[in-house]
Amino acid sequence: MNQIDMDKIVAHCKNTGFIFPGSEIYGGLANSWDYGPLGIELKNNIKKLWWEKFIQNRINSFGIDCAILMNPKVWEASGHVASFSDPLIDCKECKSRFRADNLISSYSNNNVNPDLLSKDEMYKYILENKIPCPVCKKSNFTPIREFNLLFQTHRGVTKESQQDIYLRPETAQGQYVNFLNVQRTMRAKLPFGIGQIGKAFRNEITPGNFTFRQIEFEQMEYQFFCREGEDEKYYKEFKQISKDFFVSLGIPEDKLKFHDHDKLAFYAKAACDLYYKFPFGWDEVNGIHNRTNYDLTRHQQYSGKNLQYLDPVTNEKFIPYVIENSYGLDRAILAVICNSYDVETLPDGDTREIMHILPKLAPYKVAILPLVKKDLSEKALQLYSSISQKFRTVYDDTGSIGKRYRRQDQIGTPLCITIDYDTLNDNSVTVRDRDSMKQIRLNIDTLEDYINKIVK
RNA sequence: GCGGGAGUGGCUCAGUGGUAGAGCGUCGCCUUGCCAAGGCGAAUGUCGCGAGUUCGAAUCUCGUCUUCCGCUCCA
Repeated sequence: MNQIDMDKIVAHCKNTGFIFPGSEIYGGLANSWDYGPLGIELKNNIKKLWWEKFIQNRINSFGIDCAILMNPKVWEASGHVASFSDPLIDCKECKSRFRADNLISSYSNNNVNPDLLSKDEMYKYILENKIPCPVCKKSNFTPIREFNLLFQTHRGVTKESQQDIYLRPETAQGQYVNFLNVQRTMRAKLPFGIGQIGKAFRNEITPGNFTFRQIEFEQMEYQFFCREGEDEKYYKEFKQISKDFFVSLGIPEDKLKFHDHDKLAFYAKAACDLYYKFPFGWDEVNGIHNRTNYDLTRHQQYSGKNLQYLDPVTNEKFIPYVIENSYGLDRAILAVICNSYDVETLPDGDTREIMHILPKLAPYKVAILPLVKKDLSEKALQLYSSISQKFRTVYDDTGSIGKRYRRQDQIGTPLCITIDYDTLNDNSVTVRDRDSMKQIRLNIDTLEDYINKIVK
């Protein structure tokens, strides 16, 4: 593959209807993107695959779909209100911006842990030690400002009765607060898992690489509840599952690698990310976290409800451990797009844009093309109306046949079916394969079975 | 938020004070028996927005908005 840069991929997505800049006619909104007619097909296909793998194919596995707006106490219990923020500080001299905690860690050679300091204590430490600005070496900083990544909104009609609520920054808390509901209604026994796919929101100031970092994004999160002691075994298991999932999306193994966290979040016992080799570098597509019993313990404290699991055999009561397996859906989509897009040079020196996307993920499975518009479009439209009952299908009768093949290559349609004059006599059609460009002749009656075999 | 680029048809861009252009793409007709062919025709723009200078501004000045790249992270 030639050097494919992100700009080209972004342009391709926009030109072919995969992904558009959010609210584009108003000049857009930074870090927001809209999925177009092709993008949503790809997205739904990936979601479906995930749901089958995690919810349908696993025993003791349950899906839920929780509200985006939750009782604000959820986010106090989870720690997001208190610590889901960056302490930012600006150098008055050279206008550079830093994270105060990072300044302190590097100044003290990690001897001082800024996570244990309050905002005021951090500021005091910086002043007392006259920590120099890494850029201009002077020490003249603004006070620390907390930049909380939670999106806030209000509920209620009048100002006085308004309640501050948050847009969820992760879906996981929905699984935790519904742990008992699911366990009771499904009569679930440990170990079991709860999964959900849904939107999450983070007030990031960071520019992202295309859809890689957005202010609104979709997560596919699986929370696996188990006994303490079994947690390390399952943590390991989910690392493998994570990798397998991306391989099942067509990502080659040599473009995936694990990255263990050296600095753990306050709630985690172990944490590991799966990285994909994007054109802009290795970056995270998935996370596996051993969250211990932190979340359920906190929710028990803050809600006052007993969230212990009662083992029906041993009669033990305890709060389960959680292995979290979290996928960024938009990142999975981006990885698939980056991995599929290519500009091929053909034997005759011509080039074609192509997406080598797995047929099961392709937005359109089949294109129906009359060889010439005149005389053949009626028959072609008939075939379209029957095939499109079973598969996502596109019809195109504009331009030369070669040009139409190329259009389908651009968007990754695996099969093109061409109707010619022979079709009118013997019901046979040409089926052309995207990757090999090879053609075979099939009877219309056998098409459904053939397509099914390809797109499975 | 700071620093640095950039805003002209769908896309890529040309146009430095005097009637808004090209290529590609799109659409229609003709042609075309299977890999971006050809011919004819058409549509798409108050040149990001707002002031100012000028007889006259896409072009000069000021302001403003948006966006992209770095700094700040993580799904």
